[in-house]
Amino acid sequence: MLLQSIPIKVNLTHLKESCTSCSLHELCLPFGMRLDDVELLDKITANRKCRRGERLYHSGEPFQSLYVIKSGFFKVFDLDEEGKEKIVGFYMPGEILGMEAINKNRFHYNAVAMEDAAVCETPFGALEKLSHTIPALSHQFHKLMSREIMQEHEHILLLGTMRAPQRVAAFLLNLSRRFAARGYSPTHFYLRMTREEIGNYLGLTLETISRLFAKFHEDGLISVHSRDIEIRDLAGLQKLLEHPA
Amino acid sequence: MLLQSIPIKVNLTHLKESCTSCSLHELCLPFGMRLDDVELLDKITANRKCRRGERLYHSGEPFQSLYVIKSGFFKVFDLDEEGKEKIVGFYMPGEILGMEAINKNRFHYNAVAMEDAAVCETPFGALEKLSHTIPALSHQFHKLMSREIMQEHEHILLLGTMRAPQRVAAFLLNLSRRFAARGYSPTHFYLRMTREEIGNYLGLTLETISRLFAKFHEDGLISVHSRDIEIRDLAGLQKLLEHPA
DNA sequence: CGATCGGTTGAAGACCTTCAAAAGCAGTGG
DNA sequence: CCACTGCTTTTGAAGGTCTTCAACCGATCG
Repeated sequence: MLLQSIPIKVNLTHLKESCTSCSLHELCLPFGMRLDDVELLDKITANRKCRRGERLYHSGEPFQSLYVIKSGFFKVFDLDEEGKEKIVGFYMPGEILGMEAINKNRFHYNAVAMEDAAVCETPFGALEKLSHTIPALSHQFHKLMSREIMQEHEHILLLGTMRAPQRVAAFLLNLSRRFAARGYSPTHFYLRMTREEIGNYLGLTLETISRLFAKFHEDGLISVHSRDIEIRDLAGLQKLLEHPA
Repeated sequence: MLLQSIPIKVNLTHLKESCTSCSLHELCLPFGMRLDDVELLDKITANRKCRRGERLYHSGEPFQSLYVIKSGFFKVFDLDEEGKEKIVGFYMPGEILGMEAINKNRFHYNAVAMEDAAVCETPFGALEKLSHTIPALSHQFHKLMSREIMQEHEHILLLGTMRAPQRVAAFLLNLSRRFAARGYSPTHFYLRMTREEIGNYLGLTLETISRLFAKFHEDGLISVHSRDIEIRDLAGLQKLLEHPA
């Protein structure tokens, strides 16, 4: 019953807009740039759509462009010898895909859209060239790469030091914070990923995720109906992180 | 007995050398730059020494400079509310410290020298300015940030998907590869960190590390004498990663 | 309408942690 | 030089957390 109440805000009418009018402006590359410079950035970016399940790039593929997500969710994963997925991250609008590929000029992971999505494709060579003449662009790009490093450090800490309930709580709080930063409700959202994918990402099994969602529900921390999540006690979830109950 | 046979190569005579003659050239920022440009980079970097146990930077401290390690090992860690260390990484010569601080202009972690060390201190503002006129510098810097992101993705996969024996094997192989890239023996090295620090980093306890070192020793994969490690069967260790025995 | 996929729930057991004791080693000061 | 102290490491035994295995349910889809 709750599914209908949470529109998945893929605003396709905005897809042809320029960076200058993009709602993700503040999170993205143009942040801090002069308007005429933003137009230069606009010129080198192309729009691309991705259907649910479609691959944006493959592991091993030569690296040409970075992708900034305009709408939709992506998962980034590795495939082991046996073809099993190992998820390294979930990405949402305003976040950049492909930064780990700069080093070897080749993608090392796979990025797949978890729902119909739109991205800005920005050729990396052109971006670097442009950034030499626009200090604000260069600086913002460095900040975004730095943010990625920070976020991964946090996930390393999660995996390295937290027990299962803390991991799940941290995961929900992380989603909450990122939704909030994008103007969505921090307490009521729809999960784009399966229990298995969450478990994979958190170093747990799908059964553990299911059990902990049920327990959090019982404890009044959240309300779960399949993939619809409502956080009922944000402070309680946060407390869980500090005091490994 | 083996300790003496492994000189810890902290070549202090090189400390005052310029980037142009630095042995880490290939791993570091100047890679791919013209000689006269390297001299410009040289001008903005300062040398700094760190005694064993000394803090290079604190969490919360304003971010001014990146640090490139010339000699010595560093650990980077967070402190939780109770003051317990949570290690996010070990860094060795040629690697850059502080990149996660660019985003918020403030350090988020602590970096401590695990043995007497020397670093190049490079003011980030000056580095950005310089990189606008030296495309090779800009590009190499992007590659190094990208490498950091890649390495963290790998560690996330390690923590998220591997059992204890695989984690320890992967840790040893990772050190081996990084030592090799710096001209040291890939099969015989001295651990700068305690069992507790290794466990902390790998999401395990010090006892588990100790037990697995003993088991690997019994199985003929390695030879351990306190912190002196000799890898006796590199292929065997690698096989362990693929087939979670 | 059977098949498939995602999710829930229970029971058994593996893996790793926790607790504990003791030995090794390094540095310090008498 | 040796004893003392503190830190690191080893090793054993017990216990907990999470996984594995398995059965079942509901929704979706050709």
